[in-house]
Amino acid sequence: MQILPETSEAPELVPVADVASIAASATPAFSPLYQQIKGLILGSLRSGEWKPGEAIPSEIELAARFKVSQGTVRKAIDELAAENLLLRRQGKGTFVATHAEQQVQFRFLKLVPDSGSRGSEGPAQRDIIECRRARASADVAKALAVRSGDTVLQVRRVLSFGGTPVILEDIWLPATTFKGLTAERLTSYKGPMYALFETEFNVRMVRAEEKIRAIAATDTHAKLLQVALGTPLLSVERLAYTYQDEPMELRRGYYRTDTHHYQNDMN
Amino acid sequence: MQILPETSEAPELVPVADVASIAASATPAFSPLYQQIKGLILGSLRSGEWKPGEAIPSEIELAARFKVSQGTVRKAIDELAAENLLLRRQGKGTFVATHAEQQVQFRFLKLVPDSGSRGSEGPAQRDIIECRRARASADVAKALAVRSGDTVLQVRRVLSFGGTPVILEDIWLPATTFKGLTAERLTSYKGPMYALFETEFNVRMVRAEEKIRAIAATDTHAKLLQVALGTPLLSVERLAYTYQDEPMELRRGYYRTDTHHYQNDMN
DNA sequence: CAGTGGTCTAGACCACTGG
DNA sequence: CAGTGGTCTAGACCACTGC
Repeated sequence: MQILPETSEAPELVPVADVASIAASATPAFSPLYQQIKGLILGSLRSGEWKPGEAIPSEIELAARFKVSQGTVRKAIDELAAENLLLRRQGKGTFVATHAEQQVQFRFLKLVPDSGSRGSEGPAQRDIIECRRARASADVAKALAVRSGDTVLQVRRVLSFGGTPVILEDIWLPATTFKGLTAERLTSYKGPMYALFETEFNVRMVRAEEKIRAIAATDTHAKLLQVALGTPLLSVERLAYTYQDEPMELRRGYYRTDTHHYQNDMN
Repeated sequence: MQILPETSEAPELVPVADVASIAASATPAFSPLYQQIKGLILGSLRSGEWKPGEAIPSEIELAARFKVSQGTVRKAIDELAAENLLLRRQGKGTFVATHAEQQVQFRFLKLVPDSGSRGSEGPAQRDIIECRRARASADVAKALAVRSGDTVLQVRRVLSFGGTPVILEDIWLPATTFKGLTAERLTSYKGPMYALFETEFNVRMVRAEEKIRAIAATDTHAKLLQVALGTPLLSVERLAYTYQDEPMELRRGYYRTDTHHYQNDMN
């Protein structure tokens, strides 16, 4: 036995694979040590032990805490960094990723101006049209994994660039998690909405799926986006997830694509 | 000095960073060994030393060839595998990725049926409308990095699912690289077009950028996709690159989104 | 069984950051 | 200068594949 370093919890890590377990099961479900470490780090992220923007303990500290080598911790962190959950900065440390950083600002907004990159047009003007409590319809409830009829917050906003409205968004959030969110708060907050979610509601969006279609502008679209009825628009339905594949936001966006386009880079 | 193993070229690999180089330049442009190894492997892929679908030498062999440790080769291969250029298979070896495999079949086609996953609708029917030689217009030439007026191959085809036309595509290819491509060859080939490019023209598509807009169907769109004039369609302009960021294909797709949608997953 | 990639370790040294 | 992440090595052992 050894003397335990500082905090003394370390739930018996074993490279799950011995004769017994292999004999017992057809699929031994072998899990490498670094995957278990990754799970433990994920747990700490999820529980809020380390908050977005903060530094996590150094590799050496984590290696001591989990009683594995630095290389094993390193591989776990490598994967979490590749998934954009952590951010490594040489010489400084490893940090919990946040939507408040300039670099990762538009990770989920793929609409860019046709000429020039983002920012060439100045910051977006954001107008909250409404923010109200409502009952989840069947499809909204299904997407958010809540019961049909449960209370949800519904936000409608318009984003404009250079004075021209380009994006209309309807956003649905589970009311229990986002209790206290108001139009005023949304309006006064400077910075990405997902950054506000992190600081005010302890919700970090980690992953998103988008389904894109072409539709014709309805009366509502036409009025709010200042286009003719029937104008083709991009319909972008986004489902955003927090840690643990938990759906936390449904967002239906309607994009004008006369001066902007949806940019998707595939590697 | 050591005795060289088998083939005896290994162009002096050095972890570029000594006192002299640091003193000489403000940006020493330090390049880790594994990055140099990665570059050498990339060179062999590009030159065709190992072809799509083939196995590359084992990590131990490569380590001997480059006179570095297995771990260093491993890190280089890891990155190439992450970029989908190589495919690791435990117990078997490391293989050059190919568009002919089932797993990576639809890496660049993000249109999926609204309900059910891909394949639930059976294979696509592919009709080549035309395949002809033409002069590159200004925008096509710019995209493909050829001179305006250079000869390009232009292909138009329609993809149908369950008898319904869903995708209309116009494709432009530099004629010099794709000499001999005909409508007959495209029609007779079973499998992804990019797989044909690999086997017949030694061109492997590695990366692609797509710009997506919503447009109204023109006469041509309406006729070929069997929709009403003015129907909103997804316009998908794809620029596909081979190794070394060389643009090799421009593709303008027009997607019906009444039964399908463009699916984009962001991690 | 040999050969492949995958994991884990321990240690040395380098590059970068900030006090 | 100390502390962080980043690179590189050498060696041991494990899991998977196919003969």
